Amino acid sequence: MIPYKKQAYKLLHQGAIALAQVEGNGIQIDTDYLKKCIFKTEKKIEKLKHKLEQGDVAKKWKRVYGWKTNFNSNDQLGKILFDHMGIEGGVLTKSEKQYQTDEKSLMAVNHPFVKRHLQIKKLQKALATYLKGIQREVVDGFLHPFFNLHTTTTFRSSSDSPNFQNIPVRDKGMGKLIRTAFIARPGRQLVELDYSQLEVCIAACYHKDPVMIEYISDPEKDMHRDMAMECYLLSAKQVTKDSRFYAKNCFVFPQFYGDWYIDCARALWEAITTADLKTEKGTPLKEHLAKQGITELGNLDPDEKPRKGTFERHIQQVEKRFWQERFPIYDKWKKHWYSKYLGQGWMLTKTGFICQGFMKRNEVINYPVQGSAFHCLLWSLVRLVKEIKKRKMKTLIIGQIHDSILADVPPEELDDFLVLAQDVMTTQLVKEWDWINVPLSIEAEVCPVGGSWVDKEDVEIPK
DNA sequence: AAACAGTGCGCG
DNA sequence: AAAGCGCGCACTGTTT
Repeated sequence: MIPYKKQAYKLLHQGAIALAQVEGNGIQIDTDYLKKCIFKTEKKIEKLKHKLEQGDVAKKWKRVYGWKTNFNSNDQLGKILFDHMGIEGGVLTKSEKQYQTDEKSLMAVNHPFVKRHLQIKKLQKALATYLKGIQREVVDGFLHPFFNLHTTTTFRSSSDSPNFQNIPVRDKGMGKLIRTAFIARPGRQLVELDYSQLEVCIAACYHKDPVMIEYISDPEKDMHRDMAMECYLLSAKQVTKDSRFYAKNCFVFPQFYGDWYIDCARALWEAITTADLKTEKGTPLKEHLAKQGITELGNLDPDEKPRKGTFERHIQQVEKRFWQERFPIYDKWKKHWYSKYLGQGWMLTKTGFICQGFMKRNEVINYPVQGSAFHCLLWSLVRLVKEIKKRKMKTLIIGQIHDSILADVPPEELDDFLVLAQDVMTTQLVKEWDWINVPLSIEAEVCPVGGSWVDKEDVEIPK
């Protein structure tokens, strides 16, 4: 992909300058905490490793591998579990060179040794990639991650040394361990501004599906709740926060990215057990589905027509209705956009970039959306950096994560900054780019003075 | 010693 | 016919 329109070139040029300033500003790190945390985590890992090595499985492992024994080796782990211990259900990786030993596969093994092994692996990830990775890059108490505009195929950004765009947050324990190290400058506070469902909005700018635009524009409507109702056969009242969450992440988003019913059905079905999904009155969803004639998952065999009464068949029908009845215009756009690419071998994004070369169908559908969504953030960041300078504010932009901005703000500037950011990111941006045909909105999170990045809390943006 | 492929895992 | 997109980083094990 190369910048094509003059506007596209200009955006990257100004973006590079603004991001260089962001890099220069840097993020303050609580180096004392970091040091102590590394020490503690190392001790914890040592203890767990010691316990692990006492057990029978470890002894067997040492007998088999002798001096080559390496408890970090996934290849060895797989062979010990599935070949030497005879545990059933080992699955080979795509290249068939070793067994799959990712967290999900191993959870299915359900063995105390494996549980401890996973726990150690998680802590080692936290220690090696994050705690030590951050410490290695700190200079005079500040971290200066790079933000690149020249590395990705979609013309999103990337970040490295360290990567600021994948700091743990979903796992609460891990999030706390790492994010406690990220602090604001003395007497100031961290502020994070996120676009709400930016990629969904930008996709709508391409396909212009009126039903989707309605979902985005009407705060009363809720796409993920509606799909939870369909996937799990619930009434609006019966949908819980959890069932909505899994409908969103196992069906809606995967469908937007080009997934298909087989994998969606598997994920939705597994979620019922692993997340203990129930109706609002507490009926387990498997029981609830059984009452409506769905008693099993099905074989999930692509070459086989799904049988009646299987969840697989149900989701196949949900998928069909999703594209043919709920979002037919979106569906048509996908087909048209792809066939246009097949005809000419390239495509032009809303932000003026050309994507060219060999691309798979799902890539053709996704690249323009992903790129343009990030360009909304980049344009806003450029404008914000300029406005802050013009107004002689002390606020500093210190990072960016695809659809969000992190700033280090003095409390006396907080309200002004929130108002300014909202104006730039929603009103000014939409004014600048007339192809944006849906309202954009942002959410703000603020950390207390003296707190750290873990302590962020939602705040209302003043009018 | 350096480079490479493969696997896994963190984020949007 | 294919079957979810984009990244960076650590680590194993092999090849150069």
